[in-house]
Formats: sequence, C-alpha cells, structure tokens
Amino acid sequence: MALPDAPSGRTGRPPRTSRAEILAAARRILERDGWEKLTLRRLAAEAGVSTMTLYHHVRDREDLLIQLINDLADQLPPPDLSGSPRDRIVAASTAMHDALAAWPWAVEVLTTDGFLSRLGESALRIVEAIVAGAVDHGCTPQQAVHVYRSIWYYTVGEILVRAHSRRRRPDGDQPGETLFSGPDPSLGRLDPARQPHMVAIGDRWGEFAAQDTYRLGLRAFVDGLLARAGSAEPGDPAT
Amino acid sequence: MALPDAPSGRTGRPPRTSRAEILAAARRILERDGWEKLTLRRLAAEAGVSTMTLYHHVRDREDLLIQLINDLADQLPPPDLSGSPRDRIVAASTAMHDALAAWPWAVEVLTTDGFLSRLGESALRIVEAIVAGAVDHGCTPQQAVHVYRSIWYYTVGEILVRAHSRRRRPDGDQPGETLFSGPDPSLGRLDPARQPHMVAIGDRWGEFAAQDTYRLGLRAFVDGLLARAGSAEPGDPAT
DNA sequence: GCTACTTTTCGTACATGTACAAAAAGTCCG
DNA sequence: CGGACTTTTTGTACATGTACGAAAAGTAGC
Repeated sequence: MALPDAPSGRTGRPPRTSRAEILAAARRILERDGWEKLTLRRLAAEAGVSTMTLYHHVRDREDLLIQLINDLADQLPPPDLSGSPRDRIVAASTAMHDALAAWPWAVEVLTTDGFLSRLGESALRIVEAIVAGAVDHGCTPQQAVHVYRSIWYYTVGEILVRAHSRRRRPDGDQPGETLFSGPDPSLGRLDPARQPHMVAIGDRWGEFAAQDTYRLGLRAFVDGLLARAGSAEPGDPAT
Repeated sequence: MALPDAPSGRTGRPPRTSRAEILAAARRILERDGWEKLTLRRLAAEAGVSTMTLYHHVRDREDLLIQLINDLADQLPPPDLSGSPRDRIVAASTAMHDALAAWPWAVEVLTTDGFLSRLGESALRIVEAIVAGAVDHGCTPQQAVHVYRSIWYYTVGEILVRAHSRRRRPDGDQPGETLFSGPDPSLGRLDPARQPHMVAIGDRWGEFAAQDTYRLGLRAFVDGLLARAGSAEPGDPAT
C-alpha cells in the first residue's frame, strides 16, 4: 500500500491513472453535478477506473476532499496584508470563511486539528497571516496560537451550521427565517413564564443572515482576544 | 406515516413498542457498548424490534439523537443564575459546552439552526440564560440573539473539532500534541521563509489542551460581544 | 363472528464507504 | 527470452441509513 505519484522505486507496474487525473475528474463532477453527487463510485466511473483503484491515490474520502481543498486554495487571491494587525486578522479570517462557505463539500473535513497539518501552501498563507497579525499586535506566541485556534473554532462552527442547515432547507440563507419554526412544537415551544427573554425577542430571531452574524461576531471576537495581548498568559486561571 | 405516542385517533393496531422503550434501549447501548455501536440495526435488536419499526418512533437517526439529547439534558443541573450578567453568560455557555463534550454522539446533530427549535425545556434553560444575560447587560434584543448565535457557533466548532479529532486519536486531548505532526510532510511543511511566525511558534502549537482554549476564548468572545451592548445595532456596517 | 378500515410492523432493496485478497500488468536480472 | 518480484487494479463482501410497499394485527360497526 502506498500513495505515490512520487515514484519510490522504479519497478513494478506503472500506474495508468495519476492523482491529478482523479482530482480533475472530481472537479468535473463538482461543477457538472453538484457536490452531493461526488461519491467514490461515481468518481471512479468518471475517471474510467474501478472504485478501489481510487484508494491507491487517496487514503480515503476525507483525503480526497483535503486534496481538493488544497487544489482550490491555490486559486484564491493571497490575503490582504495591508492595514493594522487587527485588520489583517479580520481580513484573513474572512477570506478563509468565505472560501469554505463556497465549498459546502469541504465542511465534512474541517473538524479536526489534524487537518491543519495537511494544508498546502496557499491555505497556510491564511493561517500565517492570522498568527502574524496576533504577534504583531503584541501577543505572545502562545496567545497567537490561541487566537488562531479560537477563530478557527468559530469559523468552522458557523460554516458547518450554515452548510448543514442549507442541506435541509435548500433555499439558502433566508434572512427572515425563524429559529423556532421547527416541525415539532410539542418539544420545544416557548413559554413566557419560563423563557421570558426568548419570548420577548419573538420573531426577531432570524433577523439577520448568517453572513452578518459571522462578520460582526468575528470582529467582537478578535477585539476580545487582542485586548489580552501581552498580558497574562493564556492558561492563567485568572478569568 | 406518523410519529405518535400521543394517540391521534383510537382505531388501528396498538403499538407494541413505545418511544420511551426505544430511547431506553439506546441509552443501554450507549452505556454498555459505547456510542460507536449505536446503529439503527443494533438498536432495533436491542429493542427487540425490526429495523424499520424504529422509523415509526423517530423520523430518522438524527431525530433519535435529538431526543436522546433532550432526555439527558433533563438530568443536568440548571444553570447558575447568580453573578453578573457576564458571568451568567459564561457559566451557561460553559455548562452547554461541557454537556455536549460529554456526549460525543451528539455532535453529529448540532450543526443546524433547526436544532434549536427542537430543544426541550431543560436545554432551553441554557439558551434563555444566555439571552437573558445579554439583555440584562444592556444588549438590544437583536444583539442578544447575536450573542447567543455567536457563542453557539464557537461552541459547536470547538466541540466538533474535539470529537472528530478524538475519533482518529482515541487517546483524548493530549496537551503536548502538535498540530503539525501530520503524516503527510510533503503537503504542509512549514517553511521559515514563507511562514516565519508559525515557525517561530515552533512546538508550542499544542501547548494547551482544548479545555483551556475554550475557556479562554469564550471569555474573550463574551467580552468583545458585550462591549458593543446597546450601541450600534448589529447589522450596522460600521467597523 | 364477520367485514371494513386503520395503524403498526417488517422484508427487501439500494447507495454508500471501505476492508481484504486475488488477479493483472508491468520491470529487472539472468 | 524466462522467471521472480513489485506494484497496480479490481471483484467481492460487509455494515450502514433509509425508501418502498406488502403483510400483520388490532378496532369499530354490524
């Protein structure tokens, strides 16, 4: 078993299909049929190959998606490095968010720390921009890592909720959608006696679209994180 | 098709199995065999029922997990409502986070806005506490929703990354784990010329465990969110 | 008890990701 | 050219969630 393309020895049967051809076939499916259709069997058919042959070029489905992400990241414009450190963090995070939001198939694969270690150079530019911004603002290295990780969690959470919600209501981000319009009133209905504040909010729950939530939340988050720059180390028990 | 338990008419074959029995069987599997073993086929066997019979009591697997979450949430202690509004938000969010972190099987199901509409009363107490804290601090209703949603995204992201990462390295949260110790050096290796700040951080990437990251990030986030209380509406393009 | 009708239960089938081991198709040395 | 060896390719099999429709098992009216 191996995942070559960089030939180890030079003996044995030469591969008939390259990793690049498989990725190209995957992109073809993404564009033509949509990401729901990107299954291993269909990909194998598109590449003119047996299903199990795919496993010689990718470790598993997740590996395939990661390679696709790196592929597409190469076509992103590099992050904007002008502006204050704080603005650079915001810009890089937003770029990361927007790219992922455009690749709904990518969300299956984002939720692991190990994913970071497999990013290609283009994607790493964004991580570097965030970390550099934090350091330039005065964060310690530990704090810079903390800034990156926190933003990463927030971004992944927003992306996943958005993509997953869209899967069930494919009409996208309806600004007016209500969080409490679910189909099972018996379980989670609001009671003015028990949830007075939620009731008071009433139908304003869905008042802004997901983008606004992310934009505003990100700025609040970055400000809160940077306010601690240089002071107590993260890990400090003091609040 | 229906999901009764509250009898609609009174004619027809009476059910042999109740929703409660199925949930009980599911909890038995969770405790005895671990959550990886909670499949519909196994659950059906445990409940002494055919697989497809399950679909008369739950809409699908996701519905099953949501009902389990609400079940377990009933046994959580209510959130701590003493302290300042800010402290209440932090306490409620932490309680939510810790509960979800203890239920790795729950993470599959958290990533949709619609999930909120299906929460039972116990789980809603936490949401209400967060919203109430924000309002009491001086947030507008819209801002309070924004506070809740942002914290929700951050929490879900952290939980998902943690659970997913643990699935591949079942040894849990190793404090010393390095983000850049992945198995594919050819893709994502750090280059001092291109990622100087990341390189400078070196092996400090994994210096704190996930809990600390969440704790600290949450406080920074809440502070950043509350700093905007009452001022410009969210949605304001400024900043 | 018999006949409609309703509701619950279940058997079968399909798509999916992937493990395993056998088969196929090359290269290299003599 | 012949055999040994290596690498690639593939066929088969299994567990999973779930759609579909038929079978089973009760109730209500007569």
